[in-house]
Amino acid sequence: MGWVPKPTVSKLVPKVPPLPGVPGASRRQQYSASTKRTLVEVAEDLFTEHGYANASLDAIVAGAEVTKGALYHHFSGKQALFEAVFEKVESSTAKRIEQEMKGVKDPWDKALTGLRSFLAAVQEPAYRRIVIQDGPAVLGYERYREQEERSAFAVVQDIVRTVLTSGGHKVDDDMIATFARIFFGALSSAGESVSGASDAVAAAQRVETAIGFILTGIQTLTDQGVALTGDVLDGLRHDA
Amino acid sequence: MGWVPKPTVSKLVPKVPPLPGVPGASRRQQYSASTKRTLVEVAEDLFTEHGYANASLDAIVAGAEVTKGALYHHFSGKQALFEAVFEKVESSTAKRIEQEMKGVKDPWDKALTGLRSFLAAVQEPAYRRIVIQDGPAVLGYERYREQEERSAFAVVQDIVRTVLTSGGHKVDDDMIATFARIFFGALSSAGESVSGASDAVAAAQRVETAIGFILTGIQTLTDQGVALTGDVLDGLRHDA
DNA sequence: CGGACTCACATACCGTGAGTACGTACCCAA
DNA sequence: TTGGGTACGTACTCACGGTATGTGAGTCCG
Repeated sequence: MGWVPKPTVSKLVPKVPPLPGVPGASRRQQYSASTKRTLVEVAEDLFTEHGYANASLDAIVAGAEVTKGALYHHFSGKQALFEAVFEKVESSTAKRIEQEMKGVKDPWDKALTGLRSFLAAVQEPAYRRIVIQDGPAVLGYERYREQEERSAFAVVQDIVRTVLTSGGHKVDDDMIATFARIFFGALSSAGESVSGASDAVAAAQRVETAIGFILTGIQTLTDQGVALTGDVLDGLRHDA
Repeated sequence: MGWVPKPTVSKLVPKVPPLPGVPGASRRQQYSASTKRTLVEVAEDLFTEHGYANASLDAIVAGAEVTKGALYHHFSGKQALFEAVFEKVESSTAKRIEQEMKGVKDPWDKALTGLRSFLAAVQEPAYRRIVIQDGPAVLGYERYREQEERSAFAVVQDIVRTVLTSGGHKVDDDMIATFARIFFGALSSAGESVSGASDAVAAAQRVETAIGFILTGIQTLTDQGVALTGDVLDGLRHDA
């Protein structure tokens, strides 16, 4: 219908100067990057609080004080926005875990340190909700996996590699990847069990004990020179 | 507004007699139960194929040859329908796993049998998509957990208990639950890694080896009389 | 056996929210 | 100065979950 365009108030001038941005970028580019960051930050909050499905784009753009036009200028859709949030949360978490493991040298000790960091991270609402809970369902397991592959999972895989080869064994990469995936799943579940518990501290203690028990078992085997082959299954039978 | 009711064709008479249902129920109750079953079955297919979010109620009721009125008569909403599907898939899976573990006596051997059954189950599209992928996001972790608690997870917990106490140790229930949760997460991830692999058989082999390795380590420790306490962590340091 | 009542749906409608088409203001380069 | 492109804003569509209400067959009771 005949629609008379109303003069739009200039929203291009943010209330706050957009953080000392990249110096090589023009003013417009800095403003643009600023609104994009804001969008992602607001989305992170709302996705965390209400979950992906119950966080509406209207609420997000309102929180960022822009409109859907801006959102769809920067992202192809809701899922793409989620992906950006996902990547931010995951990479920052992985970076922090790596940081905390920096100084530790002994591989087993390093594993324990990493475990504690991961347990702490997995209790944060953002990581819990966005990465663990909604991540697989929203991105699909395929994309979810390739995102993980180069962040939190990479850390776990690295630890697993050093631990498994610490006995001087040769372990092929597929096997390490499998082991890492198993451990990653175990850690995620462990994190859930901790954050869902009434007494988080005691729960975390139990998790550390359990994982420690498993690690000790592995360590004992590698010390004994037991190799990671199909043969290990034979040793399990008829001796209980 | 003034609306003239059109005569509705009787949909109460299904094309097929509703399977020799419960004899003690009236004809009406049997028909009703039949459409409810149909609804759940169709929903299971569509949820599996397109995922929860992309499976519309319109498509489901069309597939079941009813209308939304029928759906909302039997279920309070889409989520409740999903919950029914979830419960069906999960309980039937758990039942089958238990069945396959029936004959085995040796606890370690039993664990391996259960592992193989679980790996098979977790590769089925319905279980994968509905229980593993969409389950946590749709139901929320709380409900998801209490649903699991009395089916697939219960099986894992039972195995874990017999394995951990096979050395004659006393292990308190919280610890067993923690261990079981860790293992359940490990197995879920393992299943994903199998079903996502290009060579599923080889991947399953690797998973069995890895889990077997872990189990062997645990077995070795329990044989040595190592208890599940926080002390195990001390043994990990400075001996690599 | 027949009328009242209830159950198991069908129909039409609404609100919400993701996505889109299009217009416009502002910045920057030439 | 001006043309063009970028960075949005505005108004809209459409799909989908959910609801209000109607209706006729089944059931029960006298």
